[in-house]
Amino acid sequence: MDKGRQRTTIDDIAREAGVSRATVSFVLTKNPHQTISLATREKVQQAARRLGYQSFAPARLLRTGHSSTVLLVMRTIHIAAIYAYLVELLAKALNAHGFNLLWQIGISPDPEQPHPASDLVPAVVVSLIEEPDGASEAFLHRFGVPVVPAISSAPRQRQVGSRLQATYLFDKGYRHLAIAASRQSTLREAHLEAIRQTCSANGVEAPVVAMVPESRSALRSVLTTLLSENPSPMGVCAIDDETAFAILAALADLNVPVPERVAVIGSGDIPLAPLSVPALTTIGINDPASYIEHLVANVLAASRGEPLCDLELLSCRVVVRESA
Amino acid sequence: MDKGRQRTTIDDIAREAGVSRATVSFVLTKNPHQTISLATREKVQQAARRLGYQSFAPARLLRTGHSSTVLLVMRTIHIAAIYAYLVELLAKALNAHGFNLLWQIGISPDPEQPHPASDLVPAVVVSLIEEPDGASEAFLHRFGVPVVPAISSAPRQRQVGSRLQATYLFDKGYRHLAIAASRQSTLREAHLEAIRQTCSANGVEAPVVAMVPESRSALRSVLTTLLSENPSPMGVCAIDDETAFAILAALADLNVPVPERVAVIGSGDIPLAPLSVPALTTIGINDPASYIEHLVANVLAASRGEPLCDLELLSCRVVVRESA
DNA sequence: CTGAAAGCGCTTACAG
DNA sequence: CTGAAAGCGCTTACAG
Repeated sequence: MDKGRQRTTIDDIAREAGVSRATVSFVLTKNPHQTISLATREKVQQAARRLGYQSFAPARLLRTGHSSTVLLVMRTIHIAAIYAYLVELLAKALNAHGFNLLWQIGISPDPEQPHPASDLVPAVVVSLIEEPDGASEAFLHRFGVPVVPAISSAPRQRQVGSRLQATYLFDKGYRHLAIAASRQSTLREAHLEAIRQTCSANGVEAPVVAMVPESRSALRSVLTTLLSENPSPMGVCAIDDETAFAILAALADLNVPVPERVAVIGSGDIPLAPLSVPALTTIGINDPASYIEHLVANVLAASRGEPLCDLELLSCRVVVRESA
Repeated sequence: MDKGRQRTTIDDIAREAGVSRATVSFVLTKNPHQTISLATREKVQQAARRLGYQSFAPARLLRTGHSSTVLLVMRTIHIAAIYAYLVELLAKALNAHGFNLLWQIGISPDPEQPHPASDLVPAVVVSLIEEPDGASEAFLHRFGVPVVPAISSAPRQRQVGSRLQATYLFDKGYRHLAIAASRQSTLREAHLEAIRQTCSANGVEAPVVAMVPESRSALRSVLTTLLSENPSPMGVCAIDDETAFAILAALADLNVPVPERVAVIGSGDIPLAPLSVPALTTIGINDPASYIEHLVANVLAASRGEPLCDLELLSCRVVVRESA
């Protein structure tokens, strides 16, 4: 507020309240060994309020070494769309435990560069990086604080959903599966692998793999070819809901009956999922609350230097709508 | 990395390199009054690297008072979806100027509560709060650092896009407009107002207002009624792309020809916009790069205590696809 | 060209 | 029940 960069310090309060610096600190930190008289406490608190005192974080952190910040790190903001709901839950839950959640988006791959977020000393770093590699690991550990993964080994996690997609389609009677992924999906391999395995485990022919191009018209061509080569009803396992949307849009353009001729199942259950044409059947998280509970438990453990529990694989379920 | 919470300090390096603490600091801060011999510098830098030294932020901040963190504050993560692209640009641009962008999601309305993010001393706070009120202003100012708004007075900004929607539909020949908003949209009033004004300025009857319910089937009923009451071609101005998606989905369910019978125009140009059925015509930002440039200039000014320039209204344009 | 010293604002044993 | 003092790790005038 003050332009004149004049920070209100604990000394100002001490002077104002007519007590020593130490007494002020004792009162304000609500130290449990509270041996300060009520009258003094009130005096101090009033002075603090009057002067609009906020303790200066760097000084406090330097002295105590205790941070109450949890930093959530992800590669790009786009991942947030999927986890948005979970992140809000996480932030609330951590708040209840006295921690505050901050985000960092994008990681600097260059270990020689000054570390971004270097002004921050988090208590714990939570990693929402889907496919950790050496560089990202190094980045995370440069904070010098415990790192908690938010998604259990991502490829394995990915495969839980992929398998669910395939088995759902089998149950619905589809014997010909296609896999749809866009070029950018980092988890493509895990997805392909899981669907392939599920096919072979069910004695079904190997799935065809369709690359989804950026443009809707290009996608129409891809699908036209795919359909002409595969005359029976097909089930498409899209790597994410966005890809599923693209496919549904192109199928609508081509007047292909969904799900009769082609069934499409997505993954993620994004907020828009009920609004595709037809409404998207997709994979959603089964029990967000319990997932967050586990994650928070791990963050708290890490903040105390205790060992982490294995983050369980998120349990998933098929959210049945109309596209499959 | 080290479990044994033993922080490597500047003293360790001094000892390792056989010089004084001050010399180490001079070398490491790359002080421009560099009067240290090359040999000494190398010795120090090697020692620092060998010991994996990272300066301890609280100590540095306490001493210098200079933070290089910019904190972006928003109410909910959902807003991020719209601005995702801009936020990534902002983060990159700030990095180029030596600042690091961190996010805080959700604001604590209670001024008596300990301030969240209180471990952080940002240089500047950037506010992505669409409709600031007293509580949010107070929250932002409790950091005690300059606050830069990221969106120029939101209602006015909102109206730029709304007017564009209406005039585009007029140009296309639609004389009957409807306004579609969901209950949660905080900027509804500004949207309604802008469309109404544009209608009256164009000598067109007042727009009808349609509340978009959560459920797709409920929306079908709303639209059925709306269409039976308005037999001529209608243009629908949706408050955001999500709402536009809902309307397009319901219209598809009802087999209503779009845009012949009903044209729909969204706002936001979200990544999925090209994938609605039919592809969504919507309002997009005209020149993100120049917007970010202005915003960054303001952040830099604020960090130096200089006055801010008025953030210009984002210039918008109609992204023409097929729904209108 | 390098080192000894002060001090940023806070907390917390330790005396009194 | 309260105060004087040390010290967290760093930077930067200031001597030498």
